[in-house]
Amino acid sequence: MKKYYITTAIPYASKVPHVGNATDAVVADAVARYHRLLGEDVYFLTGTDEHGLKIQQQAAEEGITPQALVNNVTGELRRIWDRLEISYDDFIRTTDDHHKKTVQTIFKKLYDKGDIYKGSYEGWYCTPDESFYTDTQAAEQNGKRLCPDCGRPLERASEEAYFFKLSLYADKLMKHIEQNPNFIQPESRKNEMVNNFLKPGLQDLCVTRSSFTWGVPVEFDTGHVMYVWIDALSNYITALGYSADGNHGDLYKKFWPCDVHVVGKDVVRFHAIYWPCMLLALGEPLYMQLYGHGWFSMSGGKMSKSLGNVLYSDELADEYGVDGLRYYMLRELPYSGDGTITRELLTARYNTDLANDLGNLLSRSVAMVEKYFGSLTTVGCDENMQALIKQVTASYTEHMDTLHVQQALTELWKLIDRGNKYIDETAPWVLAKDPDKKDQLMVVMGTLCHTLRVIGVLLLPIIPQTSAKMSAQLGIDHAGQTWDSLSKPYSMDFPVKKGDAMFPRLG
RNA sequence: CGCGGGGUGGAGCAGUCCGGUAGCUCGUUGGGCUCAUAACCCAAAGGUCAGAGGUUCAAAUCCUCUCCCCGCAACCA
Repeated sequence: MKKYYITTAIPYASKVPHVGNATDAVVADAVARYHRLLGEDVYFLTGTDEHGLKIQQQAAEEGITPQALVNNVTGELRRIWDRLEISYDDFIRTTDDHHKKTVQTIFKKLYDKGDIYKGSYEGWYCTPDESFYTDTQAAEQNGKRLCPDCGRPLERASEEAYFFKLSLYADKLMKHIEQNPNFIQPESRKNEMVNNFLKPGLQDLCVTRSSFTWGVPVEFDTGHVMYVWIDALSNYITALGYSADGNHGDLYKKFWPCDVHVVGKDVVRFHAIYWPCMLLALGEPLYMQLYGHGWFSMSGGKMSKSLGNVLYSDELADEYGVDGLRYYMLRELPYSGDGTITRELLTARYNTDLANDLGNLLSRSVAMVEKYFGSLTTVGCDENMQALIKQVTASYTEHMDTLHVQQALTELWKLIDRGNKYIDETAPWVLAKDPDKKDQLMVVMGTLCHTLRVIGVLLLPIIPQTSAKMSAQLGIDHAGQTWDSLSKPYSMDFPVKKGDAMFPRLG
């Protein structure tokens, strides 16, 4: 059986995520469900990044331990992910014992190999905040360097730290990127990485800190904890049971290398450069593909707390349903580039695509089957519709295979539109008045039921709850809605039954 | 000269690589239907494709320049 390993980036557990933070998870979930639908052996990993200065500071502010803080935030995040039907197989936390232990062995291995060395890190230091800032972060204003956080003056300072020799692997990585055009997607992101970072040359990466304590300790040098890079990025292999001594767990043997890392554009650099260099240093195969998706912004600009335009998944799921929200995100996020999310647009998509097109097609079809036949045994399907189903399924597959979920949905909706038009063309209510045309009417109804059943299968990765509701109304056993079933004709398992509107129109 | 993306009917987008009647969704207007969630179907109006110059028989599409918007810019989770 073909394996498929997919991951999301692990969000930083310092505060409750907004809807934009769920983009990774929703996109990756749709892709994971799609591959499961194809019958592949899928492993879908997500989790949280729980170390670092910010969490330590945040916890201090709230008067709780860092562990208590991340327990709260991760608990909340997981509840939201579950509500959004994110079908992860494992949820890793960087505070998991197993993860911490493995990360320490990874660090040690790289140190012993000489890829990590001790040096000193220099930057602008804010004494009260105990944090370092870079030249660009602490930009000069009126000849002074001020702390971007608290506004107090900064001092030039240095601390001992460990560095990872990124430069050792730059050429190899560059070659790999050239030889594997799909390694970093979309292409604009790849260009950004190559032009901005790889071509100018890589500096060694500072991988530890001694100015805070909330992190995985460096075993052999107390006083140093690992900075985010090695700790967070290695989650993709520690979760599978990677072992620095080569005695990997079964999951690792089976699923690594990763088929696709789904991440936001903000962390592409870390995944496109640091992470492959780490893998090269460890002597492990590189992941197959990195997909850096865009962000959802509000009509005005990007979501930010200070602008007060932040949208939360819970609110939106209350208003539009989980499937309404999932559908919107998957339908509106372009493959490359950013999307926009506002209540106006959500309402428009919901009403047009889900209520008018999909919901209404099911509703009118099922109503007619009930009204004209009570139950439907004989089944036929219009040839033209059959041909369109084939065509749409093919392009849907092509787009889903390449993570173009938006395009896959555009294709799928062609089938839904065609269904509505088909009803108009065949005018079943006219056929129903003529007893001689009963057979013809039955073919029309059969065509509609079959088409809807196919739509239900293709919607499984996108809006799973809706797909199940469709099965119930169409009188078919939902468990039978498999990829293989696409080639089979519609047949009823129990009576067709009109239910409540799946997507009641919003005002 | 830092890098990348973008400027196409009222709104949001596709088309630009490989030049040849400017396409989609929403909205607007008119018509049809009555199975359905005032939903569905048909038709129409509406764009000199940011601006200027060039190449060409022909440019949204290629070349040059200008203007405007956005993201990123190395230790920021």
